Amino acid sequence: MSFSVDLINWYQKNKRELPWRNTKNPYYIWLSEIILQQTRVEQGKSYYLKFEKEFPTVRALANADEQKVLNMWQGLGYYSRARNLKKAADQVITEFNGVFPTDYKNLLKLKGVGKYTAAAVASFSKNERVPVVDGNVYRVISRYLNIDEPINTPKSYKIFSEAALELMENSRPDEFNQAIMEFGALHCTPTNPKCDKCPLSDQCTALVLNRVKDLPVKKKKTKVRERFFNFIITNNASGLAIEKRDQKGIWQNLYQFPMIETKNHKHQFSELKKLIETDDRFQNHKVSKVTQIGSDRKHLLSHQRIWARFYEVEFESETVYHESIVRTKSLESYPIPRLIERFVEEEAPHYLK
DNA sequence: AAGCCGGGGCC
DNA sequence: GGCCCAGGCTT
Repeated sequence: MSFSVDLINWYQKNKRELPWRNTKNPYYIWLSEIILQQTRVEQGKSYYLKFEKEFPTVRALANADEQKVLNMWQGLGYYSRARNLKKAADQVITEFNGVFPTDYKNLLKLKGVGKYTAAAVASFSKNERVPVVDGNVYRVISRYLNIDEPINTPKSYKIFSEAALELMENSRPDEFNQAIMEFGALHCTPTNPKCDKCPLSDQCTALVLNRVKDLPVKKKKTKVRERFFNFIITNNASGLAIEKRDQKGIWQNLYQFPMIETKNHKHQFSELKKLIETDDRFQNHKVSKVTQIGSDRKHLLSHQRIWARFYEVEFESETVYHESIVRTKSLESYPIPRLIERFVEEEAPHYLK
């Protein structure tokens, strides 16, 4: 039999029931695809249900403000997805008269929608004949056809999308695309693929050549940066001091305790005291007391290793701070990175209420 | 083409 | 500790 027929037969028997699988509504499909970018289905599911309920239409999403969207996204990571989600909803209202686009070319105009997501929405909603090429597809095809080309380069996209289109043959694009991704997620997995009971075993080139575990090939990525963050917790009658992270870098538009980054964590309290007193955000107020709360925490990102230290700081004089500092009683309505959330949960849970 | 952008689960 | 996940944007 052919690849597509065997694949789709496998899919009919083994597919999962997922909340976004029984709709042709491009808005819901798009919402699920953004949430699932670089995210496992099990991790994204609850977020999808939450967003679908809070924003049942693209117009409801467009009417929300960014902070609300970020707050709901909190904990899922890659926050540019949430910022672009909101921007794309605005685009649908202003550039597409409130009608969610369903064709590949127009979908690509939406913020946060690249080739993968455009192909997914166009094929799932309207059966447009465009192949999806995600991590699963790279893996399945590189093994099936024994392709040594690294999958994480611009050049490889062309190779794999053309291969996928050929393998699709005359099958239904929505079904084929769903099937190949589900097959990669459940059967042709990165480690321990189920080759012994694979419906494609007699046609899989890598299996015949015993090269399954060598594929797909990936170019090595850069090593991680080490960073040292010192968070200043100052809490008094006027509230808890927090700041919004400015334009560039990680966690954009999320909130945190005022933070001072240092080259390492070798400094003493006296040196940190000086850093705080000469920092514009604290208006030259003199520090009367510094206490470290808890121990150093390690937080890993895809390409940064963050060592975080939290200090409780008291000032001698009345604490009027720089305008960039927000005072609040509770962090509840502010989007915060997981690093901060974890610290608060363990050391000061009352800040979350 | 390379770097940047999270967080969680698995081995 | 390293790898991967229903990727996309910026430089």
